[in-house]
Amino acid sequence: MARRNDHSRDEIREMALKAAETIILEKGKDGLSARKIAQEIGYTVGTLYLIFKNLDDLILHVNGRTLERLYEKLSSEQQSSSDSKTALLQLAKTYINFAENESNRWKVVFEHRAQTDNTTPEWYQERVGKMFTAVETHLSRLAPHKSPSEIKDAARALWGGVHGICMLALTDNLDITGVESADTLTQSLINNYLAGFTAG
Amino acid sequence: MARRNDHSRDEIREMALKAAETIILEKGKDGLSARKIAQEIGYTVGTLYLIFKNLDDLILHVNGRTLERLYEKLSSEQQSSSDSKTALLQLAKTYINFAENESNRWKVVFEHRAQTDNTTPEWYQERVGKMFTAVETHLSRLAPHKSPSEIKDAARALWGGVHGICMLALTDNLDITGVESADTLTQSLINNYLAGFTAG
DNA sequence: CTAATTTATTGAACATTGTTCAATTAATAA
DNA sequence: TTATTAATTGAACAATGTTCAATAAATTAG
Repeated sequence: MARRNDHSRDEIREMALKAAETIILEKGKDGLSARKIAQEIGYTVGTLYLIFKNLDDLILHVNGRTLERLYEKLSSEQQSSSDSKTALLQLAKTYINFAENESNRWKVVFEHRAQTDNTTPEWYQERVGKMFTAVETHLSRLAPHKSPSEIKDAARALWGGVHGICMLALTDNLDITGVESADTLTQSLINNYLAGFTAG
Repeated sequence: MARRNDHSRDEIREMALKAAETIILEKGKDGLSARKIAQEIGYTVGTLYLIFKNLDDLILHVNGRTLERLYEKLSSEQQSSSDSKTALLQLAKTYINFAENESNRWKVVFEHRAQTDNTTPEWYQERVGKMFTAVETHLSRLAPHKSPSEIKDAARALWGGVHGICMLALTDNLDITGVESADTLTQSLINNYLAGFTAG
């Protein structure tokens, strides 16, 4: 039983998020419960509700951290290497690799329903937006003549596509065997898309 | 209170699935519960468990019907019209239109976790596979020189892409305003992809 | 037509869930 | 040492999925 002032609010917060991340990774969203998190960190349910509005709020923060972690991976890719096309292909591999390694965590990002007030907080939307920045960078290098809004749209079309293949593969909805198929298919998607995009 | 033999097993089954579909459409997956379905059809929870293994099983059948309904829509598209490229663009519009109209039902198809034994039944996998047939038909017309396995992969790459954009739009993860953006983005994805695919 | 048998349907019971908040207990101030 | 403050608890509530002995309606036998 934790004693008063054993941990600061922020420490408890961090412990709770870490515990939740572990549970989700191992058992998926259905394995998660407020009481399990509490038990894991040596506090009781009540304490969690002093720090998070509710369990949805807690999960939203877990998801925010998942996005952040993927962003780190994507943006730390060495830009130096060769051409932008290769870089984009590599970004997709990193993306898929991340989604596979942390598949339960990644799925929760999309399983989690919107808040009751139906608005995602601004800090979360920002992290979503950041997911496309690396893609935009390379696309604008490949097609310097395109306008910023064309680049923005293209990044969302292409990366939405990569995401779709990845998710279908994770959820076993591709009607195809093997997980490496996601890699092959995204490479094909990117190659063909770029052919049209850079020509147009 | 329903009396014995008021309805056959199949009738109760159909009533339960219809009720579940309505609840999901209106309130989403979280609004669904065994007791609500039972109350809606005038039976009690116990009866549902005589017909379905459990609630997951029931939802799996709802999802199967959702896939079937989309398949009907996609395959009834008049093939006669113009070229295959136009047909593919139209297929995407139908797909997105369906996903938006029945967004809660469509989301459940992907929110729903795999069974505990982790295997999706064969009848379900079949319906998943059918989602790609119309796409394959048009792709093979556009690129007659490609092998069947190339066509199969291309259909999954392209349609996975369409799906990704669609889902990101539905779940508000595109960092872009307006739902019509899904339409614009998929059209761009298809046009550019085909440019590369038919050339390569 | 009644009694015995079968079986469709019930609903109470159980464990578990999210969430709240008066009660408690430890730290701090007086 | 006592009084005050506030961090933490955990019992309580409503709702969930699931089970299965009990019930009651239909069917069959006598």
